Amino acid sequence: MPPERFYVTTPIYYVSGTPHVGSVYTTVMADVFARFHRMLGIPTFFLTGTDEHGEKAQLAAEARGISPAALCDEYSAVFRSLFARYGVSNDDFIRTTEPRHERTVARVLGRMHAQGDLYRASYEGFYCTRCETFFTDQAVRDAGDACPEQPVLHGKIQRLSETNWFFRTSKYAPELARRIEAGEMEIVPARRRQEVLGLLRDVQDLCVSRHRSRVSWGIPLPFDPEYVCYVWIDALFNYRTATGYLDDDAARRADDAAWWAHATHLIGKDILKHHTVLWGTFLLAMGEPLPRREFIHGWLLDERGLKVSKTQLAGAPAARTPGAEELLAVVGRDAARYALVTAMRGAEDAPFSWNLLRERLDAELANGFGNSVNRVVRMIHQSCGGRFPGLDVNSDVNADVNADVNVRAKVDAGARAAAVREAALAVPAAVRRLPDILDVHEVLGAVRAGVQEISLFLDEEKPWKAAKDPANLPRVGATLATALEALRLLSLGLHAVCPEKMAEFRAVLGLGAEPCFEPESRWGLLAAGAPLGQPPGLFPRFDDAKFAAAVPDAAPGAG
RNA sequence: GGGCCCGUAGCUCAGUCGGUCAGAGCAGGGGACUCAUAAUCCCUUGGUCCCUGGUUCGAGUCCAGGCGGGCCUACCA
Repeated sequence: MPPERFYVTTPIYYVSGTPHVGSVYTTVMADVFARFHRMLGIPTFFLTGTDEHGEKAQLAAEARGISPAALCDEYSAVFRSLFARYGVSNDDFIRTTEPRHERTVARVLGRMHAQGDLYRASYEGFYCTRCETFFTDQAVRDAGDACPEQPVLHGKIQRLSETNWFFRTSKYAPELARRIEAGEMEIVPARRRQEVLGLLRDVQDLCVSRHRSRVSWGIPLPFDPEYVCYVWIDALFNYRTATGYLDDDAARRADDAAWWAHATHLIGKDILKHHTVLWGTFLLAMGEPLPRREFIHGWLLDERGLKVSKTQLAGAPAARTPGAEELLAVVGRDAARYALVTAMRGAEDAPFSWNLLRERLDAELANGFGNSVNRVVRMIHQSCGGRFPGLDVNSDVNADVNADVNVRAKVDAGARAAAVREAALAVPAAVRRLPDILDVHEVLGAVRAGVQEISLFLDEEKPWKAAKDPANLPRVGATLATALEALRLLSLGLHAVCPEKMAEFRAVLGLGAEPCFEPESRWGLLAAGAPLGQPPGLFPRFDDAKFAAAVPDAAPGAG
């Protein structure tokens, strides 16, 4: 039973610097999940956005002599533009500086305060402005020491004593642990669950404010305007603001509750604690259910994370991490999306280099699916007048198998055709399982296996050879029809990852850009006699010239 | 310092309850084919499953310790 709704979120990204390719990874993964669900006809809401408050944005704005709001407008637009060019189909883009969100957070803070979940306390410690965090006396000895996290970038830390507002994390942690153990919130992959339970055994109350003399770019505490809200309550409740939590309009509130019951958060492993311990206790304090599911992925590793490879391929480009913009410029939108989605398996850290993605894109997209489409469509133009030959002919061929002398060969061919059909149907089957297990690799693995099966089939049937004798044309047509119909089914598995290219392919078949999963997931959709478009060059092989132009400091394929 | 995770062929990774588990893809080598994007198909070379002990009839698989890498975290539970 597919869920009746799907609400998927990415973290909101902090407005500083150029977007990291890891942020694009998370966002593209969320987009792929969203597109699969939409294809299955499941109502889907996909949210991403930017996190805009805090000292860093404030200081960056001061340094440039502009207002924090202007700075946020600028950076937020950078993210929005990049995501758009990656084909990200988010339904909403939230900014924490929007009035709708500031209102939600103020209401949350007000209620927490009224319930006694927030209290004042003072503490003293070493503080790094750039990290916006306090460090222990053990990590740092004197004011004036360098920041232990980023000694060069962040420079010196300072001694600070502050009175602040704290949230009673410890009050709700045991209940949160019970609920996670009961499975109210699913943590994927499952091994992360015990990590979360471990974190919950040792929690501290959380500082949720900063004095406005130091940080003014934030949401004021409604009950103590001398302070602004510090990061996590502000950031995490974005997931509820967008759907209408605590809205004045009852219909909006009902809508929010309906979406929230099916929420899936995508996050990187670095913010696991914030999205489980903090977010979970905030929600419990508000009397709200936990998110349905959290999907935690690892990192894309740069060359520092890679073991130095002893066996660099001769002349191949150096293994440096592609940036978000370079990747798009070199391989194009859909291939870039495919490279990201296939980079990380099992949500485990994975190296991400030009060499690796080049090998994968050439093997799986160019030589695999792309080449298969090209050869089949071309042969239909050459041998069948550019019209879909029809699958019924195929069954005739299989039926008269026993009448022929060359029985074994034809039986084998029939079995091969059946194998092609089965392999093709495995793709929509994997797509149907995706909402349950969020396993894109199962789907893409089925696509690769399908391509392989088609290659074997064509190699066995040799339609290019058979077509030389007109008497063989029915069989040639049946072979090509089987292959093309299989490719159509495989494209359903690729659609969420490479939507533009699959739309091009579908146009060749005379189908609309967006697939309708029912009935398209069934075998035998294409009608005999339907005219086909010209073969599309779906996925060209890795382009050295483009690479050299976009990434001048790494020499590709020289030699 | 503490918690957790990872360490399997040159590269990226599968290995479910301990019993063909020593595998796949890519890369490398040889052959075939020629419809196709120097493509595809067949065959093939590679491994101390990080190390050391232990449990067991039997361990990538479980246990202990160590080494290496990672994430989080802490004014020593």
